[in-house]
Amino acid sequence: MADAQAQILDAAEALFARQGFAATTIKAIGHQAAVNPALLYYYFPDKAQLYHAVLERRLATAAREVAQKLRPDAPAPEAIAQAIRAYATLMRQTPYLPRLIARELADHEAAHALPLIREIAAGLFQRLCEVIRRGQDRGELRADLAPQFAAISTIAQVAWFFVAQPAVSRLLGFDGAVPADEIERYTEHVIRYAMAALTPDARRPTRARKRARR
Amino acid sequence: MADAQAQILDAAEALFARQGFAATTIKAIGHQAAVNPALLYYYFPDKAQLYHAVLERRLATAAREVAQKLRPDAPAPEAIAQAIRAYATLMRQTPYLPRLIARELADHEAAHALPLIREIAAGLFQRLCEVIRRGQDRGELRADLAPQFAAISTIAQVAWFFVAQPAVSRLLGFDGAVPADEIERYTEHVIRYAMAALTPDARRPTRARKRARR
DNA sequence: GTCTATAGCGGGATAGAC
DNA sequence: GTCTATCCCGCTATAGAC
Repeated sequence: MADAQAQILDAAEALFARQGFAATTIKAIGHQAAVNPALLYYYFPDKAQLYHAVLERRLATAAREVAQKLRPDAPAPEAIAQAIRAYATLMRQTPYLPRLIARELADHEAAHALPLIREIAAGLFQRLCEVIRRGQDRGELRADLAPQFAAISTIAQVAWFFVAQPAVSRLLGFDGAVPADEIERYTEHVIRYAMAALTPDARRPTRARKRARR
Repeated sequence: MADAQAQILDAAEALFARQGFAATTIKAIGHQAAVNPALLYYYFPDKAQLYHAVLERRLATAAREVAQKLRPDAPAPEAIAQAIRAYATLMRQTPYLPRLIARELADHEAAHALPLIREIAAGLFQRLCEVIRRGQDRGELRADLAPQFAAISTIAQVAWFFVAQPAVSRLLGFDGAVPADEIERYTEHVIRYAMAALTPDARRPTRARKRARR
């Protein structure tokens, strides 16, 4: 058995992700962690800070992994494809992360969300926008899409899939969670879909293509 | 002043959407509705059924509006563009709907979600898949994308934008909500992005194109 | 239909034994 | 470090006056 603190964090993570902060009781966390509920107060000052600890444990490492793939100097299509893969892998390996993030966004009106989350979201987003903008300048990507919107469209496909996972799973005809190989297939689909949307089409000369021809 | 029942439903909708079911108290709803909290129990049997009433009031009409646009016999690109517009308009006019739906998906593990939600989600999704499948058969859409995945990618772009609205708004540089004209611009962007992803590319002959040439 | 008062329960958090 | 016992508060829901 791992040490109690880790047990508690794991249990809390699962419950906060599935039910939200308010609906999750200290007693339920203790039960799920197979630990005496009063013990939570030995490791954490109160429920709110336990929640923050849960988020921080995941986020710090997670953000770095995705950001690494977004190199503005690399060819944009490759960089974006790699980032999508990294993001999907992360979400698959950390199954509760998407819902934790989604709750943070929905519950706290963003203004009161953890500063850590705000920073990470803004950092990754700016970075992706930058990659897209450079790709457009080089003619690798269509120039008639607003970079911010293109970034949102691309992120949304992965983010929504994982956030709505329970429902998506049913819609795809599975009973419990979506099987790992299906997630991988979806990830590769997103890359194809996003690439088709983002790269210039021979039939539709874009400003970037004209620029590239000079 | 509208009748008390409507006041209560409006207040409950706003609070459930922003904070979730568990974090919303009867007293807060009464306060927000400018109504005595005990009065809620005159109109609704308990908190859970008030919540259901909130959802049902919105969902019944909402689903029909979007489904109407998804005519499998119409040209797929037009049908999809219309559906995206209808969906976005609906979400814009019913600002709390996206978060209510997202919470329903995240909280209830889909299996225990309101049957009404399950039906609507499944119905709309099947319908969109059907439109895509027919479009592929007619050569209007790329045939190398799985229809279910293509449907998820397309829906996700709009759904995520609205669910993550508070955060998205900040990322786009706005302070409060995203202004209406920016939402409209994003909607048109999604249509362009989705169309580029879904329609065949001259450089990349697809099975559907070959089929269409016969 | 609307309000006051309150019952009754379950939650977060603490004291203190071991 | 872990457990028992318990306090106190705020919540849902009801009884009953008006």
